[in-house]
Amino acid sequence: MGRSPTNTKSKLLETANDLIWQSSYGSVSVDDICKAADIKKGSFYYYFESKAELAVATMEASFLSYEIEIIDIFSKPTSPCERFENLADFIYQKQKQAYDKYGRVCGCPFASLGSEMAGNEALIQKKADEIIHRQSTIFNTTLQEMIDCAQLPVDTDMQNMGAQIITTILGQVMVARIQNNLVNLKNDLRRSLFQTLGLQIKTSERSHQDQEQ
Amino acid sequence: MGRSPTNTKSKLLETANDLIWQSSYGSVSVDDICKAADIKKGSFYYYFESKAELAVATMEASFLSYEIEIIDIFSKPTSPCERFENLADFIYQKQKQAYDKYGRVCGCPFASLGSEMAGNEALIQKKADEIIHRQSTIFNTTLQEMIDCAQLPVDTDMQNMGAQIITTILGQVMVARIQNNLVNLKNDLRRSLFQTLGLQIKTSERSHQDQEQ
DNA sequence: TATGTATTTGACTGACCAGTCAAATACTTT
DNA sequence: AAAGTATTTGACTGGTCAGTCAAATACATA
Repeated sequence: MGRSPTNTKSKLLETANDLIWQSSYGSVSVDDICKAADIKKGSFYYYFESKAELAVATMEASFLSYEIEIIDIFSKPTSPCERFENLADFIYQKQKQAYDKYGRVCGCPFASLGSEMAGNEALIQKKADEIIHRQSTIFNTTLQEMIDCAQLPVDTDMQNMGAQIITTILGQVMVARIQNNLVNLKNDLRRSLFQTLGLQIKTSERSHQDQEQ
Repeated sequence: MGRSPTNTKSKLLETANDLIWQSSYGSVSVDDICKAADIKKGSFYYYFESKAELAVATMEASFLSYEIEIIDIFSKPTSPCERFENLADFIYQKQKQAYDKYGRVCGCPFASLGSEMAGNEALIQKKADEIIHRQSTIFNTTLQEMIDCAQLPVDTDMQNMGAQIITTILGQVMVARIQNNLVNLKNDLRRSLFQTLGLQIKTSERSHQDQEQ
């Protein structure tokens, strides 16, 4: 009995993600999202209790697909260093794709939204915090490998190291958004990650001055 | 002829800075600011052409006083390392004060606002970008000293190094805001800065695990 | 005290905001 | 085809938004 499920909800989630990522939570209205998704506002409130709840659901849905890709990188039979290199490249590519699609550097959707609404919407703040934590734990097994093969000191606080890696990435990505420029992200992210991990980098990769967007 | 200047404009700037720093640009209305400053909206638009223009003026005014303190730290006759240590402590203290005053971790007002509005208000994005740049140049003379005394390689790209220092700070401060927690900022900022500078840190200062807000 | 200007006020727009709801519709099952 | 439920719709609310403006007021000068 009843009707089959439709794609209305996921369409709202995707549209909201697109719009909020480009601009911000405060600059995008429920009407904007509905209009862009070609869905009436009554339907919106059939699926979501509030704008804030939609934002949280959007973060979760978006992170779920992002998480899969990160886990994939860190499950490959490559060396720990290569994994972090791949992570840096992956992040740059994601930003590049968004740049090509939206015409501007978009930054990290979770951190931007989390930072914006941390002071007003506890649920959004909590979700952003949770996502940071979930992402940092993905590194654990790889960090353990690095400890095992003496690339990291045995007394390394893995939880803290994971948090530092995330922090390094988020700093670079946020500054790229503010500057609307991907050059530094492209040139410095790998190096910053290695530095955070306390690893030496091949000298051939230390050039600072590539000129390209 | 005419009337003496009043403090209305600066009161609006301070109030706006307070409110936006705590929450966000989008969550604070012109009415909110006027109400908190006990100034009528007509007066607001006597001094500012728009809400966005106020935000830019707020950023400039706020950075001017912040800049003085940073320049002071980097003009003291201390060693380069001590200066960066003092910078880390200063940033933590600022966040602690804001925490005590507003009841939450507030983050970096320039970066939060810049990131929030980068996609919507070009003037705000431009001002945030400018502030990042101005702040990073403050480090130049100190970085040069470090090169001169061989604490940094002679081929160091100072502009890039300055940008990396800012990025490191902004990452940590933003994550502290999202987590609404100053512990990691307190424990890790010094170390992260030293790592960004490529310096070794005294082992006595490497403890990760202080437990205190 | 009179004049001129800088500043302040409050009442006002029209658009937009998040959120509501009863009714209409679509589809699945029997 | 009838019954029942999931979904969609559009019209609605009351409040808030950024921004406007003519009139009132304060003050410095002459």
